[in-house]
Amino acid sequence: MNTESVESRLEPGGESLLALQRATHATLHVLTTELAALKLTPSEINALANLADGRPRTVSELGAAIGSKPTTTTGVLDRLEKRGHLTRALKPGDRRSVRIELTEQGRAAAATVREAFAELEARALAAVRPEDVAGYRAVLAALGEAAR
Amino acid sequence: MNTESVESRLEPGGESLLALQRATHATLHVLTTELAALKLTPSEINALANLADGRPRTVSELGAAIGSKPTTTTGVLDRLEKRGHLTRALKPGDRRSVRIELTEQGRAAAATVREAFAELEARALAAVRPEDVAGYRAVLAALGEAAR
DNA sequence: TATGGACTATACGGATCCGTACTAAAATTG
DNA sequence: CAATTTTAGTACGGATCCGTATAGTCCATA
Repeated sequence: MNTESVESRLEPGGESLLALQRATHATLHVLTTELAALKLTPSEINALANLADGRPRTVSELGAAIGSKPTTTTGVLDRLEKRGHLTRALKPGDRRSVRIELTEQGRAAAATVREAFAELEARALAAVRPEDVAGYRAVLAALGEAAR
Repeated sequence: MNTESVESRLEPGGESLLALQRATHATLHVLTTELAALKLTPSEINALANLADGRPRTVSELGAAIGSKPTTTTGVLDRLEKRGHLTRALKPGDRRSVRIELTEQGRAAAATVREAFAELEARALAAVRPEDVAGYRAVLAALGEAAR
């Protein structure tokens, strides 16, 4: 309640979120063109980046990580599986779940993706102070917390 | 060259970008469901949020702001125009450009969107320190700078 | 061990996104 | 001022995204 006090004349409101959207689109676009040789869509890049650590995951886990609905995640996995980047298998303990694991080829692609991520990130973070990065992480965590 | 030195055991690399993606999806999803009554897609919400200040813009300007390609932006504007949220007119000085302006109804919808943005933002930022927010903005600016 | 409820993933279809190709208008060049 | 180049926006088609509906599996309860 009391909206007016929130929107002071200094702060139009929502600017932080608008900046968030812009930065996401800009970085994802750059990575897509930078990784054009791999012929991956932004979602696929995102999926590989998350799987890069080699730990197997279920569809739900990956979907939550890349911020896609289960139906979307299935489609992304379909394409990555068809290209030989990963395998799907029933999870031993729970036959409802599917265990997603990178193939050798998938690990190579994921490593390339991960390197591009790290490179862009390093290039950007070199220009700011460590305490700014800490603040950045704190705000992202708070946004994630507030969005539920 | 020399991949090993980049991926130190402490920092997997790219974590900041992965967190960025997650936060963007999470917040946009929450706003979409919160504004379900307006029947708007994420892109349309983003467009209205950017136009909310009432300042007319061209298609390119808006596209850059919401991080969409020109062809995508045209489609978004088609839908918003059809619903009476905005008008398209030739720009006086440059007849290649199109001047986009919110209608009365569009301004009302944009105000609602903007309020939802501000509310979510305020809820999240209340949990962090002001200097964290400053760092957040600094990092986003640096990411935008590095992505070009 | 049945039965009902919750959870995991997918098939399907409609809406959205964007690359290619195009038209029109402005800016530049000679 | 004509020819060329650059820029703004759009039409079209294919790929992607995701809501609804569905099949299979686990779990709790009696």
